[in-house]
Amino acid sequence: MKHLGQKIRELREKQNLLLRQVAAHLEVDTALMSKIERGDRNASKQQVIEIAKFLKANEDELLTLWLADKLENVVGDEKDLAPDALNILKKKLKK
Amino acid sequence: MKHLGQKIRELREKQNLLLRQVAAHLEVDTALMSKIERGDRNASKQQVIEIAKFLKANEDELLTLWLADKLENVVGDEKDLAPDALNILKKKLKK
DNA sequence: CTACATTTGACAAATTCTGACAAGCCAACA
DNA sequence: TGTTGGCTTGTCAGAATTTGTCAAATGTAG
Repeated sequence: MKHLGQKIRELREKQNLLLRQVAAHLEVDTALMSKIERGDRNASKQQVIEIAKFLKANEDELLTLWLADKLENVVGDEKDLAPDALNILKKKLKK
Repeated sequence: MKHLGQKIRELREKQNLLLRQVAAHLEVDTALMSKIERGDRNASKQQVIEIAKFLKANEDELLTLWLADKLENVVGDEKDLAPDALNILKKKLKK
């Protein structure tokens, strides 16, 4: 399963855009954009929204990947506990 | 659905223990313990383990609630995106 | 070799987290 | 009513983490 950065990179390369160009639109350093695509850093929500706009991608799809990445970070090492915890959370969300 | 703090409070009250006593075992301020039970603050993993020991509770059960709480914090407002994000994560964890 | 895109590591600034302390609230009861 | 005891709340300083930048390194096509 892809993380957000991989998805962004795909979209960017399909459109023959440079990291630098996307970074410019977000008004951040190219280095940061590189880290985001490689999954070294999380983007902020606002950055994801801007990226979606610039790459003409579905905003909700990218935001969902963005949220999944953040959740994955929280799970961290606790892969044993995670499935149950996820189910608990899922139930909570239904209400 | 209960959060970790509520579960802890239940266990503690069933055994007629005071906040102060649990806090002493963790070597933290009673105020902090109060916040943990009320869900104002997250406990650390180590604290949860100590609490489970002291209250003779199932460690994994408490840790699962602890992880669920942390995941819920990350979801925050994004309740619309959360179900899809949760599914993505669930798939990732299978591998 | 040069030029250009990307990656990496180190860093300061900003932000968030942690636990303590002190004051406050409330119920039980002398 | 006043006091005691348990819990709660607000605030704060220090610790830890996150954020974005810069400079240097790496990779790569011509």
